[in-house]
Amino acid sequence: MKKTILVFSLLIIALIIFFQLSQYSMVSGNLRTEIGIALIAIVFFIIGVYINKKTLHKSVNTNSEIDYKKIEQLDISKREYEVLQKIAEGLSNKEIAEHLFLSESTIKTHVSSLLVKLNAKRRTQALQIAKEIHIIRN
Amino acid sequence: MKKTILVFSLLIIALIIFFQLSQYSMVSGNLRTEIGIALIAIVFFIIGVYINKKTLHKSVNTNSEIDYKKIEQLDISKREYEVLQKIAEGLSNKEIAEHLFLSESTIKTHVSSLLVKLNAKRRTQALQIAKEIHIIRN
DNA sequence: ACGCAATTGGTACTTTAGTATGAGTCTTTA
DNA sequence: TAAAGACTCATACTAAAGTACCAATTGCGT
Repeated sequence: MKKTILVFSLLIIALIIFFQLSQYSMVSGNLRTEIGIALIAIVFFIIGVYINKKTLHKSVNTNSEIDYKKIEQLDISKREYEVLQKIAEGLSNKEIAEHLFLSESTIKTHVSSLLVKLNAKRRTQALQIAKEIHIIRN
Repeated sequence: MKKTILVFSLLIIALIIFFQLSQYSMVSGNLRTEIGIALIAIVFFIIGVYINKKTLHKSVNTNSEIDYKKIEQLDISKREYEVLQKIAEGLSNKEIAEHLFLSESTIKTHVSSLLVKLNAKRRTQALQIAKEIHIIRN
């Protein structure tokens, strides 16, 4: 993407130079004006690309970005959320316990309360719901 | 690629128009020059936005599309894939059995072979792997 | 027609997951 | 400082999930 923009810019500049050269004979002294106009065009082009990247990133991320408000609303604590993320990675309770330096029973406690808060019956359903409400990344 | 060429052509046309405008406006006064510059700025801005939207769209779709070749490569059968999808919906084996009008033991058989083929130890891990290799939608 | 892979299903068993309950520690806040 | 909420952990269960084998049926291609 960056390469595309760069190449475009370079080509535009080349074109401008070409026009510049051809116009030397036709119109006498507007070189600076036209370079200015060209610069404006390039700048606005880049601005357009940049703005769109930002806004699209937002809308794209709306699907993959995390709705922290929802997490609060559901009263999910930090630890519970960490466990949820580990579940999403496909880890077992025992493995999660090892990752977080906790006992397996603690993980079970967290998982159980997660299931209640997410209104799920199983961890897989919890994942599906969590994705649906944008609490975890896809 | 075709889009790139199209956009490129548009850019060149826009450039030509803009030079044309600048040449005319040199003769006939400052007001039109400024309008011309503004138009050029807007046109290039729009082109920038357009290009970025197209390219980003592509990359987004790449992430959410299913790699059917991979499914074949992994030797995953139709039924197994159906079961995988149901797992992704967060259903239990019993629920999957009801959805597909099969017995729970059949589902277990399918799940087991899925786990082997996906090299997973648990259904949650199978989901994570399946997403990673673009076998199921996010 | 024969063989092969896919599909289905069962039994028996082990391993995870999940529930219920109780309890101790720690931090924050009224 | 006392109450509240978050975090931790344990025990004792029940319920799913997953494994290992075996076996019957079906469809498809040679």
